[in-house]
Amino acid sequence: MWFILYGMMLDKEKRIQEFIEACKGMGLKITPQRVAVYEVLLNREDHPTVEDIYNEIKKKYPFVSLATVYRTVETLEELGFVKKVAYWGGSIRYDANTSDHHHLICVQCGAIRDVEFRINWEPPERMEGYRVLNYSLHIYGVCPTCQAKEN
Amino acid sequence: MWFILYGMMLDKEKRIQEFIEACKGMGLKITPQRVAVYEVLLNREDHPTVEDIYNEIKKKYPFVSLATVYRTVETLEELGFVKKVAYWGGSIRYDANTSDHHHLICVQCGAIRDVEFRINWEPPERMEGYRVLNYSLHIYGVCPTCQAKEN
DNA sequence: CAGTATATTGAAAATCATTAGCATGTGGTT
DNA sequence: AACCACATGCTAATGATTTTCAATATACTG
Repeated sequence: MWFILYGMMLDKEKRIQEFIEACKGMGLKITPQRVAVYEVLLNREDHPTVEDIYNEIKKKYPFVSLATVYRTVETLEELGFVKKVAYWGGSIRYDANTSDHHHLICVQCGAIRDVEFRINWEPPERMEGYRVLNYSLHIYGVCPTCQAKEN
Repeated sequence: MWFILYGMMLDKEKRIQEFIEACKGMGLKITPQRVAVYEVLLNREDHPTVEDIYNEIKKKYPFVSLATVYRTVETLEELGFVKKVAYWGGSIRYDANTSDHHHLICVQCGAIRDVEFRINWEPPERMEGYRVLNYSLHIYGVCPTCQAKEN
């Protein structure tokens, strides 16, 4: 197992380096706040809200403010390091997994998980006049935790 | 063309009747507000927010209040006459098209259109412990209007 | 390595979307 | 027509996000 964990660690380090490079490229300053936000997102498998990120960051870096987390997450999205995940209601959720994947969404509690599988469909370049960029399959259902509560 | 328009009109009338029946069945009262909200949703091809619905209703029925539109839209969703549409940020959007279809979403302005086509994929009953209910393909791109602004 | 310009931050206030509380009004039933 | 429970309108409350602005820290320059 050690090589997997080691590989993941390297991968995260690499991504943080890429983020730092991207900031430099855009003339953005490298601040501990920016790095901390991206670090938290890279270490989470779920899809935290800004509030979630803020709460986790405060443990390690109590100096970071909520407004900064909002701003940083926005920056990360513009640079393509995280994606917003669609969900009706509640807060926006963020995902540092920018590879192609789909989402499993709990209609009760809003929990969102990534699922990796391929569908046999490729988006056309254009559709109804839209210039197509990407797509994602949203699968709605009831998560195990909420199923357990159903009684 | 007359027969298509006439058919659509009948269809909308029929849906309103179905809604009225459904309300009776659930012991809900038939109020002009409830009917007005569903009427607006049936007449729109786009995916209005609650605010949008409210503004349109006020023209014809100035007595309706915003809180009631929120409540009614919730009722319509519970009875299965409209669906919420996922979108990151801004307001929740509603869709009176409850048939299987997918969504084309503009990443610039948030405009959402229905697109009807089939993908060669059927959801499994269960997935990662979730009890699967339904799914929808979200295709992100830039709408014609926003493309026109790009210069 | 200090000095400086400027982007970034924290804190609080402002804004926007949505929900809740409560007094009043109305649909549907007798 | 009268009654009663549910629905509505208004307003205040809540929650999420954005903005403002003074204070601060980064990265550049000499």
